[in-house]
Amino acid sequence: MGRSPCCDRAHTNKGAWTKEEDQRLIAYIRAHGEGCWRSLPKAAGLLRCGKSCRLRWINYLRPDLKRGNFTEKEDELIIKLHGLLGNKWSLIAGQLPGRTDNEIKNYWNTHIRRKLISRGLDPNTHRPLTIDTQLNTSTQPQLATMTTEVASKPVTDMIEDEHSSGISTTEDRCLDLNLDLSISLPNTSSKPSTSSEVLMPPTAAEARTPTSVPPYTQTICLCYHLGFQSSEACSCQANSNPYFLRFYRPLEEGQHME
DNA sequence: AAACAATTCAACCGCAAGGCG
DNA sequence: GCGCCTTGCGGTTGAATTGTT
Repeated sequence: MGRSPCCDRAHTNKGAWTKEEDQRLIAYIRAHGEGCWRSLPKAAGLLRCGKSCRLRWINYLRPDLKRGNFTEKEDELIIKLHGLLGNKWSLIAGQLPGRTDNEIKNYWNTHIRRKLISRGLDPNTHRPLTIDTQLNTSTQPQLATMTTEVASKPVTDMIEDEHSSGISTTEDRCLDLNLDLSISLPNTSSKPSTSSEVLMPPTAAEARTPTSVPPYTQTICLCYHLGFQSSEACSCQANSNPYFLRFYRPLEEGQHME
């Protein structure tokens, strides 16, 4: 019973890759390109399962991988993105050229978690530890906010809020964005929030009666929301409908964030 | 120098999503 | 619509490395 194994375990190697295996894999992908991982091992003469080959290539052998320590900028970007996306490592990696999801996940667990804790923030919720323990709450943060059909307020308002409130630190920003609002209908108020103001989810009545936002899906440009200029980090632009922004695309090779 | 503890990170595992017949 | 297959993702493991006693 149960699922069949992804490969014939009796005839596959496991554990660390040898140099020879690496060379075979690199040579094969250079000649034939990526793809069809299931059949690749046999074709390349490797006693590995396809999954293992894919992982080895993506996380270690790919020529465009950036090696070395994470920079302070990368740290902060990961923190911001994690605050918005949660443990969506592949999405986070998509914003960090040359970094892999596995690398970022490991880095998060070994370095950034501690960094946030030392700042007095809960690494799961990005909220102050003390408040979090009193109010809390879910540990799965903010992706729902970004991908649910309706955000709490128009993106333009949120950006405006951020800029006008003079937020400068990541901690402030995390608080001010009310990142765990999750599923809610538009907040009709355009009153800018301040960093000292406690943002509350809309009441049930408010949630049922959107007044200023049309009832179609609202999609958010993540790059823009993070404060990047659209021409720098992505190609997102507002279309004719002010409530409908295209979702982000990953950075191109050589693009910069600042 | 040796033993032990802590940390790092490559690799594995199981599951879910998506494509296809 | 259904089932099978492949791929990709996130959580976890464990060997290797580094630090401490």
